[in-house]
Amino acid sequence: MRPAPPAISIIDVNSCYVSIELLFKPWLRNRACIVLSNNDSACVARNSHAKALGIRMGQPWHEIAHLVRSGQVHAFSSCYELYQDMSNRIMAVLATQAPRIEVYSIDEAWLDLSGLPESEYAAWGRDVRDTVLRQVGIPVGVGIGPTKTLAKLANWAAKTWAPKTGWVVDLSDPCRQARLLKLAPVEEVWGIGPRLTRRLADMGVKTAWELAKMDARLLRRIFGVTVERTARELAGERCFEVGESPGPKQMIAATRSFGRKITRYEDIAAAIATHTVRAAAKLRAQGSLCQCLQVFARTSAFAKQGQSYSGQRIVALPCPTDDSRTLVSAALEGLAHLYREGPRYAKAGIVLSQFVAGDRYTPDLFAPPPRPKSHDLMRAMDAINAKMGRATVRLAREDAGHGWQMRRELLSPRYTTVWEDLAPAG
DNA sequence: TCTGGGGTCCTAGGACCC
DNA sequence: TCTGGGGTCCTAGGACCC
Repeated sequence: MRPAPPAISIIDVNSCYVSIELLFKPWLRNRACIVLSNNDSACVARNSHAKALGIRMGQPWHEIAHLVRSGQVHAFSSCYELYQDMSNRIMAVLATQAPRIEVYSIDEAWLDLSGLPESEYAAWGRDVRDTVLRQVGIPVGVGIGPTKTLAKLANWAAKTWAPKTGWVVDLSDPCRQARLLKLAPVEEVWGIGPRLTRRLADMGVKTAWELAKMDARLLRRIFGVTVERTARELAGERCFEVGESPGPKQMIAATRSFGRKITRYEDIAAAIATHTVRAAAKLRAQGSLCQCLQVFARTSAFAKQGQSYSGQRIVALPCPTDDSRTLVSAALEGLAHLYREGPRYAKAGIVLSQFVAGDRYTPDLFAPPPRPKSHDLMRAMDAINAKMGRATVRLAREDAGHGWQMRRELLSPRYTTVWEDLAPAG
């Protein structure tokens, strides 16, 4: 028997955040529901009923508020703690369904179908969907194809033509590939965003099929290697493999819009201190030390001409560190340089970069000595905060200002991660 | 009035070197 | 008048992703 050609599956959670919220509120399942971004400022997830009402991804709250007030739509503030916990459960189930899994985002994973006969792909997909639904209670969609890009397109088709597809599409067959590629607008292709869509349209390329048929060398010359690979993948040639778990991050950011516009230095400084502490904890969690910190504060991207300001500062750390106190000092030093009196600041944050592995770093003879007991103190802080909740132990700087905290007025209980919020048995 | 946050990869162009 | 060329490294910015 001929070995089956290799196949890849992409599995994603349908309307991820809304599906999770509704798992704990089943009585709302047939109503229009949405989840809002930080500060309750825009819609980031919608179920099919909300889509049917015409609510768009990213639509600002002030355009939707009247639908919520009149009871036509139910809205929830986002609660990433809950979503991440549910995601972990789903990924754990998926990991049992294939020899190799690459977790791609909070709501998506690639699975390597090596070893499975081609004739069983579709049945496998339906079985995975049933298993996740039964064990976690969350609906997923399944796309299968010979390359990542084709699997993604299959997943798009599964959603677009549901419920007819049963949320599963297998695109292994070349005839089905051709049919779908001709139907699919080029902007639905993974890796083709709004800019490329416009530039491709200028060249007369409107469908995935037309992109797949373009000369690869020409694409490389005009658009670069990424678009060339995308086109090759659409034509069935593998350019991206299913990876193992990704390595440590190369940058860690912590940024937030403020709950309202603020102008006082102390308030921005408190926000920056809090963000830096959050990033530092992430840095330690992956065992890295960082050598560069970038801090920024700016007015709204929609501020009028003449009233907008964006300041940023890069601070080099004299020796690699993961100490929250050192990083907060560096961040505030940078903030002092970029702060101007007057602007109504809307957002601020920090980005850590230039990492070295903590266990492989040996301080050189001339480096300033690290803070005494830094390692033990930071670990103790992380341990307490992991057990008692984030920011149980914190730096005084974090409390020195106010008015910048997020708005989350429609927050659901954190059913699975906080004892007090535990869902009642029923 | 009100418009998210956190990532990755690629490329062009400048600095610098021989 | 005419003013090297090629390599490497780094960074800022652009584009994409979810």
